[in-house]
Amino acid sequence: MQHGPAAKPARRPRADGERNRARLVTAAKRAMTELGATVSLEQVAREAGVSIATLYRHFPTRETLIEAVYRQETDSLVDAAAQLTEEREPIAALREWLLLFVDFLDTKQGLSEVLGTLIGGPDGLYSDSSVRLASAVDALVSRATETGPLRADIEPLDLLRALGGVANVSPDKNWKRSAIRMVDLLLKGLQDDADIQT
Amino acid sequence: MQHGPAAKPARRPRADGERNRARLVTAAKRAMTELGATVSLEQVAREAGVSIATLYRHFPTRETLIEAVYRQETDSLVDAAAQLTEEREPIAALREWLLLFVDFLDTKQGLSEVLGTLIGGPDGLYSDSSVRLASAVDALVSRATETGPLRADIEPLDLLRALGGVANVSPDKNWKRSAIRMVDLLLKGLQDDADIQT
DNA sequence: TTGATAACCGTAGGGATCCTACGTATATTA
DNA sequence: TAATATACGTAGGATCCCTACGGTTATCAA
Repeated sequence: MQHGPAAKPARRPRADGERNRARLVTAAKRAMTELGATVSLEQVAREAGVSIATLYRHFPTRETLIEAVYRQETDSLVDAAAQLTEEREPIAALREWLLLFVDFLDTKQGLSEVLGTLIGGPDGLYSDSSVRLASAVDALVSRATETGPLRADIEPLDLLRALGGVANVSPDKNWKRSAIRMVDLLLKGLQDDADIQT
Repeated sequence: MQHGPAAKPARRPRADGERNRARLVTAAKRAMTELGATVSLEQVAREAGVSIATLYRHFPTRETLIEAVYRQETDSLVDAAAQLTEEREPIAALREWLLLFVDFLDTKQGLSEVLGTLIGGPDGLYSDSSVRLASAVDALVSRATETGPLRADIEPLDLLRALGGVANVSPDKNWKRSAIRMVDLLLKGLQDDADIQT
C-alpha cells in the first residue's frame, strides 16, 4: 500500500547474487536431465557450490527452478511458432512446430515433472512459460482451423499433453519414433474431411 | 536352488496378516485418489491403523502397493477387453475399450504416477498388471488392424500413453470431455483410408 | 487341549530431504 | 571511506524412507 515517492531508484543487483543464480540454473539443468526433475534440491545446491538457503532464496519452489532451467528452450519454441506462422501454411506450420516440441521433449528425456509444470493444465497457469507456450500452440491451432480444414473441438494443449504422455516412458528408449508417428496421427485425426459420428 | 522334499505343505496364511493387508489397500486407495500417488507411505500406514513396518512387509515397494490398489480395476479392464472382442466388431471394440480406459483414468483423477507404474513403458514390465494391460490392448489393436482398415505402425501402448497425458492435469477439472474427444481423434487418425505422406 | 513354532507385529533409529530462522559477511552507493 | 541494503551460510525442527530387532500371536501337531 505504499504510495510514497513512486518506486525506489532500484540499486543494481549484486554480482555474487547473479553469479550464484546462474550456477544454480546450470547445475539444476545438468542434474535434472540426468536424474529427473525430482532430483534433491540439496544436491543441486551442492553441485552448484552453494548453500541450500541460497537456492531457496533464488527459487522459492521447485517449479520456479524448473521454469528457469527451461526458460531458454520455451522461449525458442515460442519464437519458432511466430516464425513458422509467417513462413509456412497453417497445417504445415502446426506440424513442424509439434515436431519441434517432440525434439524439446527428447532433450528432457520425457521428464513428466517438467511437463506437469509446463503444460500441467489450466491450474498450472501460475507458471509464466506455461501461458506463453499455451498461447503459442493456441495461435497455431486456431489459424489452422480457420483457414484449413481442421476440426476445432480439440483443446490445443491436449495435443501437447498427448505427446507428453507418449514421451513419459523410461529413458534411453527410442520413443521418439512413436512421438513422431503420434504427431501425424493427431494431425490426420484433426483433418475434417468428413463428419464424425459421435 | 532347493531340491529337497518338494514344496512345503504351506501353512494357511494368518488371519491378522490378511486383514491388515486388506486395510492397507483400502487406506492406500483412499489416500491415493485424494492426495495423489506420491502420498506418504507412513500416512497410509497411520490411516490403516498399522505400523509402517507392516506396510513394508506386505508391500516392499510403492509400486507393489499401487498395483495392489488398482489390481481389481485392471482385472476388469482385461476382462472387458476379452468380452468386447467377442461381442463387437474390431474397431467398435477398440473404441469402447478406450472409453473404459478413460473411465478408469477418471476415477484416478489422472494420477501420473499410477500411469507410470501401469503403462510406464517396456521397462515397466516388472509390474504384473502392466503386462496384462499391454497384452489386452495389443490384442484389440492387432485385431482391428487385421480385419479392419487401420494403420499398423502405431505402438498400441502409445494410445494409452496419449490418453494418460491428456488425463495428467490438475484434479477437479472436466478433462474427461477432452479425453473422449481424444479417443475419437486417435481412432480417426488410425483409419487408413488413404496413404500417409511421411 | 496344549505346547511348539512359524509368521506377524510394533518400536526404535540412522540417513536424507524439505523448508525456515537468524546472525554474519559483502557489494554497492554516497 | 562509511553506511546500508543485499546476499550468504550454519543450524535445526519436522517429515519421510527403509531396516534391524525383539516381543506377540495365530496356526498346526501331538
